[in-house]
Amino acid sequence: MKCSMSQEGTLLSSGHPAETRPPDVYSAACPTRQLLDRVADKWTTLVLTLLRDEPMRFNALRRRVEGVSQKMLSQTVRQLERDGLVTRTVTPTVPVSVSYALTPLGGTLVDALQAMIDWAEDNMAEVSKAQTAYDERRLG
Amino acid sequence: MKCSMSQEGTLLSSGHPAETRPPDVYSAACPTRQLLDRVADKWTTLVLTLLRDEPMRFNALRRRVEGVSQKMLSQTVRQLERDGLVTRTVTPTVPVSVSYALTPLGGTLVDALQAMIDWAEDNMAEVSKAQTAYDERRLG
DNA sequence: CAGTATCCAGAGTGATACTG
DNA sequence: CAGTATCACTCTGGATACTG
Repeated sequence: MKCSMSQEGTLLSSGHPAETRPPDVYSAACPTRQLLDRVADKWTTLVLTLLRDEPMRFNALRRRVEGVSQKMLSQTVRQLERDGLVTRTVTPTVPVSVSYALTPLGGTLVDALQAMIDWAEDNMAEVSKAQTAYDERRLG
Repeated sequence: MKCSMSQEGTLLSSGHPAETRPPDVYSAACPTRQLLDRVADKWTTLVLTLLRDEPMRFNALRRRVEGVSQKMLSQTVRQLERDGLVTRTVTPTVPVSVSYALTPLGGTLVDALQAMIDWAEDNMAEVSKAQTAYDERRLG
């Protein structure tokens, strides 16, 4: 995929006026990059992978995603709904209940994200070892 | 590595009981979650995928990753080196030159990240459509 | 060239209180 | 239950200047 824009120039430092480069993911204004920023969000990843298994209600998500605030979860699910990645279903029970579920589009994204999580689970130990080695080299 | 998937009973919002129970990815204190946070970082993703193709020098990366500041790039590559994902090679030329390259461990991570980028490139259009539809539903 | 140090504006986030 | 609104605060991250 190719983005066809040139850079905005507004956010660049003074010394380098806009240069013409093949525009791709690494360009700031590319929509793909914007999407990547969103997708790489911490809560987004966790919420989406939770919903892979089953639809969940708001407070169920909140309990499961430890450390998320009401505000951030609310923000996250609204964003996901806007992006067409999850559906929001309101059931008019006595206290209203709201359920969130993956859309097919969201499902395809979860697969990519899961690869990332799997990597983290598989390689955490090795990374920790590298960190320790690095720190000892610096301090010792 | 897999953190235990036990459901946490006590969810104190303010505390950081890092050493009590082994939680899963969705728990705040799990090392896997910490790693995921790092990996999901914006610049990390871009730098790592750039290095997949070839080793690059500092300013080459800087030019390529549009919008990154010197400070953030410096921070990012140092972190990546500490995590054992990239190597930092100093060549004592006249002005010193520093080259960064992926380690084998870093290479395995890039594959997972690339899946995420591919998804973004493939589905950007559909997401944009969903966003527009959502916004029109709200305003119209 | 490849950084480090400093300053500081503002986005992101949590706590709290309130609503349907 | 499922949010929204408001405020206070942290902490990222950009701009700038300096160093080896």
